[in-house]
Amino acid sequence: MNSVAARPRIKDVAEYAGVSPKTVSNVINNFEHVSERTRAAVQEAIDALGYRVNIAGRQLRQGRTGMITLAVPELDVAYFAELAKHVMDEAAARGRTVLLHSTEAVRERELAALHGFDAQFSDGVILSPLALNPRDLATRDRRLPVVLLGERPAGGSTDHVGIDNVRAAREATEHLLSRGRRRIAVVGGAVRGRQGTDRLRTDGYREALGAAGVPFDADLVIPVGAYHWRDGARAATWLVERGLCPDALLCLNDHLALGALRALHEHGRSVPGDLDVVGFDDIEASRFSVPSLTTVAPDKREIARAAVSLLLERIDAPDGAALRDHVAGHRIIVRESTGG
Amino acid sequence: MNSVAARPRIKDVAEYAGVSPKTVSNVINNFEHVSERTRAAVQEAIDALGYRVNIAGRQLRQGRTGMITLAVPELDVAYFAELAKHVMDEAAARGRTVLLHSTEAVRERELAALHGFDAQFSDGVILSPLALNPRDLATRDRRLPVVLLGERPAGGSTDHVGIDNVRAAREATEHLLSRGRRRIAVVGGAVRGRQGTDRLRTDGYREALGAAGVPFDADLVIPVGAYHWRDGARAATWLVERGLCPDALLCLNDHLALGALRALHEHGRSVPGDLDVVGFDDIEASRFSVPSLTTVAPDKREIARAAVSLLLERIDAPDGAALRDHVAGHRIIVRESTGG
DNA sequence: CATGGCGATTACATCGATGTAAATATGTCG
DNA sequence: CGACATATTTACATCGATGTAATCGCCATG
Repeated sequence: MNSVAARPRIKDVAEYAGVSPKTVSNVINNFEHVSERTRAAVQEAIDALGYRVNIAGRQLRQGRTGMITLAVPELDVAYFAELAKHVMDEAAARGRTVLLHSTEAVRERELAALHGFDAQFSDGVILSPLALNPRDLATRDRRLPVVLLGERPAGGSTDHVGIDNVRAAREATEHLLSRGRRRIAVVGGAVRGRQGTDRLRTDGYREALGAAGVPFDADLVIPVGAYHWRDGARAATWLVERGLCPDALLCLNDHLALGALRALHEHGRSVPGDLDVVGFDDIEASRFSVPSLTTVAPDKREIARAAVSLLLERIDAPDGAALRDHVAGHRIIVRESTGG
Repeated sequence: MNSVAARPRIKDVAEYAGVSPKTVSNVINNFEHVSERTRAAVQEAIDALGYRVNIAGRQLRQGRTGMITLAVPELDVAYFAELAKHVMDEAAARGRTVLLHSTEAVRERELAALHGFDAQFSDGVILSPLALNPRDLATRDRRLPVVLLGERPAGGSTDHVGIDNVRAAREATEHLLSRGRRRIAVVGGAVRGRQGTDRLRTDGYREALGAAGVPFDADLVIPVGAYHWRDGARAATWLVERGLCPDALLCLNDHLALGALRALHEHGRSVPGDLDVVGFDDIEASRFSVPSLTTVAPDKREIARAAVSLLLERIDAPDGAALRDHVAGHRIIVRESTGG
C-alpha cells in the first residue's frame, strides 16, 4: 500500500515492448528509421507504464534540456509579469519551456543568472538586468547563451533586445510640451553616474526640452529607490511639499505614475487639470486607473518574440552570428491623464 | 579564440588537486572526514578552475535537485506575483531554489505541474489550482510531493494551505452590512456547479446575509471569466446598466474591485458615497487606488512559509506524516472604499 | 614490535538516456 | 538465386556526481 512503484525507466519500457532501450529512445526522439510496427509497440508500452523521460539523464547525455530561463528583476512589477507571459507563449510556440526567475534587482542574483548558477538546467538565459554593471557583463561565462533585455550592454558581448528609450522619452516629453507643459518633473530620473534605462530616458527628456528651448532644471529630476507605487507616491509628495510646482510628471514606469496619481489626489491636485502625468510600460492597471494613464507602450510581444528568437539561434550556433541588437517598437497611448 | 574551454568536471578538479574524484565530491558535500589539508587543496582547485557542480549529474545520482516548483495560474494577477516573492524568500532561507511556473489556469498545464512534466527538475510542487477538478487530483502521481494552495482539495490526497475563505467572506460581508448596505453584489461569485474558492466565498457571503436576515438575490451574483481589471469593470458596468442598483460590491479579488471602481467612476457613481466596494488579496495597487480599497488580506507570508515547510517535510518523508491542512490567517483592512 | 581501531581516501559501480558503430533484417536488381 | 544497398535494430560506452565497500595510513595499546 505504502510502497510506490518506482518510476519506469527506458529500460523497463524496452523490456515491456520486447525491444532494445535504444529503440525506445529512437521512438521518443522521432528518429525516422523506425518501423510502424515497432513504433506502435513501443508507444503502447510507454502508455501502459506511464513512462516519462528523465530530463536529468537526457541532459547529462545531450547537454540540452529544451528549457530557457527568463530572469527579471521583480515579478510584482507588472511589466515584467506581462512580459513573462509573452515570453512563455513564444517559447511554447517554439517547443521550449521557460523557467522563470526573479533576481529582486540584486546584483549577486543577476550575476548568478548570468553564470547559470540557478539556471543550470536551462540552455540559455534571457536576462533583464538592473543592478549589473558593464564589468560584470564582461566577465560572464561565454558558454551560456544570453540575451539581455532593457538597457543596452555597454561592453556589448551579448545579444540585446529593447526599445529606443531615448526616442520614447523624447516623444513622451514632446507630448507634454505640446500640451503647454513647461515644468516637467522626471520621476525615477537618472542622476549623475547612473547608466541604466533611466539614463537613456532622462537623456531623451533633456533632448526634447532642449529642442523646445525649455531650460533643464535638475531639481525636477527625482530619483527613486524602486519602481513601485509607493516610490511614485513618495516622489509626488516630495514635489508638492517642496513647492516645486511641476505642471507635469514624466514617470519612468507606470507603477510610479499610478502611485503619483494617488499622492496628487491626496494633495488635492487634479490630473490633468493641474498637472499631466505620463508613465512607461502600459500595464493593465493603467487602463483602469482614475484618471486612466497616458503611457509609453513598448511592444511587449515583439520584445518577447525577438528575445526568444535570438536566444534560440544563439543556442543552436554558439559561435555563430555576430552580436545582434533588436530595437522593438513602441507607441504613446494618450489617455485621461494628459487629457486624452 | 573561438574555442571555449569545456566546463570543468569533478574529475578535472580531482586531477588538479591530486586527489580522487570522490574526495572532491566529499569536500563539496561537506563530508566530515576530510582533512583540513585536502579540503584546502580541493577548494583551491575548485576556485582555480571555476568549477560548479553539474546538477544534472547530481540529480541522476541522488534523485534530488534542491529545487521546488511553484505553479500559479497567472503571474499578472498581482496576488500570485506577491505570493511568489514570499515563497522564493522562504525557500531561499531553507536553502532551496524555486522554479516558477505559470499555468494560465489551463487544466492541462495544471495537470502537467501535478505530474511533474515541466517540473522534473524539482523535488516537489506547490500548486495553486484553478481549473483542476477533484478527479484530476485523485489520479496524480504519488511520487511527486505536492502542496496545494487556495481551495481545499475535495479528495484530500495532498497537503493544503489556505485561508478560511468562508469566514473571510462572511466577515467582509458583515463589514458591509454593518455599514447599512443591503443590496450587496458578489463580483466573481460562484454560480451552481462551481467548486473553487469562489464557491467558498459565496457561501460565506450567504451565511452573513442569512444571519442578518437579508434575503439572498441570485441576480446579484455576477460570475466573471477571469479575475482581471477588465472583468471587474465589465461586471460593474453590467450591474449599473441593468439597473440592479446594488449598494455594495463584494469583489472576489482586488483586480476585480479595482476594475469595478473605474467602471463606477465612469458611470458617475461615487465610492463610498453611492456604493461600497471590497476586494480580496490586498495587493499593492489597492493601497494606492482612488479611492483606496478595503480588502481581505490573507497573510501571504504565513501561507508561503507553511507551504514551503509542508512541502519540504513531505519531500524528506514521502510516506511520512498524515495529510495536513494549514489554515493561514487573514484580516480585513478597511480603507476609503468603505469609508475607512 | 605486532595488532587493533579509526579516520581519510580511493576504486568501482550506478543513476537514465542516447551517440556511435556494428549487426541484422529487408528489399532490389541483374 | 545471389550480391549489394538500404532500412531497422542493437551492444556498448558515455555524460558527471556520488553511494558502497574496500583500502590505506596512522596512532594507541598490550
